[in-house]
Amino acid sequence: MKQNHADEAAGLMHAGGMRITQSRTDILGFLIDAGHPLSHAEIQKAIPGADRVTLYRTLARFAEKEIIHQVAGPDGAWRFCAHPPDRKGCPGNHPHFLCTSCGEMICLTGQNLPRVDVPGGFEVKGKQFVVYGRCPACASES
Amino acid sequence: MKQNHADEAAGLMHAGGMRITQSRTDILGFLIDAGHPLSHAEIQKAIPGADRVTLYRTLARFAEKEIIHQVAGPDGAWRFCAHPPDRKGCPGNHPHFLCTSCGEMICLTGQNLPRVDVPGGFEVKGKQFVVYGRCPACASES
DNA sequence: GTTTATGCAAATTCTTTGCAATACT
DNA sequence: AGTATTGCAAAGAATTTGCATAAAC
Repeated sequence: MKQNHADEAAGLMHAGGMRITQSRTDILGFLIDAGHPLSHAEIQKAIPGADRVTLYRTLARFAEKEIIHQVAGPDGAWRFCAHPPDRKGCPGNHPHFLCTSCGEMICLTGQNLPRVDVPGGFEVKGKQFVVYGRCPACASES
Repeated sequence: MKQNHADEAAGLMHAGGMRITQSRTDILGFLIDAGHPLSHAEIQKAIPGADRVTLYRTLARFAEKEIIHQVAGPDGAWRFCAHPPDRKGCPGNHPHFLCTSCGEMICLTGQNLPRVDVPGGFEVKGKQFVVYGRCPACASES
């Protein structure tokens, strides 16, 4: 991972009032590096050293501190997305695309989520919009 | 369940080229009856006679035949929604609301999903828009 | 009568919990 | 030094598979 990403990771963890450890730096740095939402399995595969349990706990803790956000894909699997200051509100403010073939998810930045009208009495806390299909790489394969 | 829903269920199964059995009629009839997406757990609780495994297989088969559709909520759990002819394209054509307190999901019919611009080369097959928060019943409780 | 679906048992996989050892501040 | 985090083991859920029995066509 790039050094600035490790630094950025450390800064975010510090701001969240959590200890800066090796695994956390690895995981968060990797997520920032990737720049798009990744599943638990993808992260685990990419960071062989990380213990499965630690990864569960670390991701939950990051999410709790709102250092990362999670998006549930139409495939039922969570994706975790680092949330650096310059992309504030990542999952809540733009749609995502999930490739049902390779499983990769990308952020469709540059467009906002539309307003949704809910019946009276409903309290809206957030929204997720996931578009799915095939990414260019997978579409050109078949 | 209402008789007409059992009949409608039978018709859908027949059209899908699958055998009309008791459990299938119970499950599909119940989903049509409910009129909104339900999780595996909710269906199981509502139909005590149904075997867990049969339910998994039945839902998968219905989904395969596109008799029902599934929506993944921001809570990571699938909801299954019957898809009667008069509500064609159910999950793909309107947003859903998930109450993060009681877990109930409802269809926000009457509004369409917006177009999403995807970069060139992406093939869009469908989309899911889930809004979450609290339903009126849960919001008034706290 | 032939084929498909069910229901039980058991195997997998996914996720969470407990706790002693370790690392951070 | 004191406290939060890790890593392992093991518990608990969720999901899938195999196969003999039963039900549909």
